[in-house]
Amino acid sequence: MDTKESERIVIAKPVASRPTCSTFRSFSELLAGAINASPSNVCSETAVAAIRPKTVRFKPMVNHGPAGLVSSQAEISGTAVCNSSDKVLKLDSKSTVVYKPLAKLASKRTVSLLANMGNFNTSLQQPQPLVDASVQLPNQEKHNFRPRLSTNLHQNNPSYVETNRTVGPSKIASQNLEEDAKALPPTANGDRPSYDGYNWRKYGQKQVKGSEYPRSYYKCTHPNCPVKKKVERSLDGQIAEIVYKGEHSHSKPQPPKRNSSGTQALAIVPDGAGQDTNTPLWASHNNEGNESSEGRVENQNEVGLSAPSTYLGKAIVPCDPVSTGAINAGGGTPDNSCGLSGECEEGSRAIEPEDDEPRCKRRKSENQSNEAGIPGEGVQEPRIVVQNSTDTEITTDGFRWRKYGQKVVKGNPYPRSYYRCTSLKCNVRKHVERASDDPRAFITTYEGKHNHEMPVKNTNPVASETDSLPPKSKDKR
DNA sequence: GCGATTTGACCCTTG
DNA sequence: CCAAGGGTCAAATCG
Repeated sequence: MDTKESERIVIAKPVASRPTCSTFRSFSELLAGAINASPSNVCSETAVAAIRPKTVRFKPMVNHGPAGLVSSQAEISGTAVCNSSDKVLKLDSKSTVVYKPLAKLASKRTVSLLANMGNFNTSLQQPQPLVDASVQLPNQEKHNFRPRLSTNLHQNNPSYVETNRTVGPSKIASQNLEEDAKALPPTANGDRPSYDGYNWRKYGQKQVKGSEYPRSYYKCTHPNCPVKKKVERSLDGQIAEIVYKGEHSHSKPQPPKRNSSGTQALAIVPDGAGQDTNTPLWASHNNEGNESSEGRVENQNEVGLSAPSTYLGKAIVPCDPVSTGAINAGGGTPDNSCGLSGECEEGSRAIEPEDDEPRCKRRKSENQSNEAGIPGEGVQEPRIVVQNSTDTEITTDGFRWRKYGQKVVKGNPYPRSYYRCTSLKCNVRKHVERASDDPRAFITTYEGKHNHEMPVKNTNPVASETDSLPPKSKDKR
């Protein structure tokens, strides 16, 4: 993550200037190549968005043609090209909200497009290059491409979206992404499935002190389900962390299979992407079958993972989408993936800084999420590497940790890794594990407080802070 | 008209 | 006890 952040920063700078339509165009065009968006429209919309007040929601009109495009772009950008999206976001810079609508609008079409895109992606990697050039797009696509589409693809797709997020440096992006995600899928059903397979309803968003990005609060839409989750996005726009509270009193809802065609699946992706968590994609994919198991199994576990109210789980979702994909695919071997869970998280983070692996990292940077979680795919590797490489790792939380144990705990198929702060005086420990339900999500539980300063500044302030946060009582409620 | 999202305000917990 | 911050509520808005 850190590295990403650094990268991000770089990227962000460019952002400062508002992207011109041309940029979008290029981007859009690129996309268009795949899709059909009309760049011009996009631009116009973007501009509009900028002008409008934050809260203002775009009206359909805007959305319509252009919107679709725009959204498509945004998403696309997100998906394929992060850049454009990012730029856009940046442009608005503070009017993050504005974009949201776009995203929504776009969503539908986007979805379709994405679906297509997904195909493209798989088939093509082209988009990437484009994106990459400017920014690091989430190579996910690249990753995604991988041969296996079935699960992976699905995942991938989503991941794209998510990845996109990562790309986007600005808060806006994050928000947009979130919203996008929400927007997209949600409307249809009301509840939006997230990568974790549950349906969530956003009931609040707040700017938390430590981070630039807003924290979103979600409740499980299931009737009596007490589970809530907080989602924070990193600078990139990726989900920096997800904290679950409580346990689901129900099994995961089965993802609505979207009709049919693969496209749909893709479509889903976008949606998911947007969202908080990551993506819903899974649903489609899962449905399809391969992974289905995953979802199902996981369901049982329930997001809440740990203790209900008291328990707080933080899941760092490095790369949601990917991870998700991983999940599915990996379902099998969570461990490896990270070794993980904990490691993954950390690892992912750790990795970032290191960036040793070019490919992986890029992917991470791009996809981040991917790597994090998924064991199965190549993506994972990077993480592992990182982690493995060093005895002590600096995690996103900014502290150095030494792994002193790993164990499989009862309710979770994934091993829990135990870490101890390497600072002499510090007795803080933590254990990290993957959420049983959502392998992509890592749950980090801290014990004690650090009696020393953070040895290393996280590249990603946001993430670090949140992560670093000891298990506080945020949970309060 | 319904449902979801946004967002400001309020309440509660923590330091 | 106070202040700060986080979490939740609920009205407004929009699709």
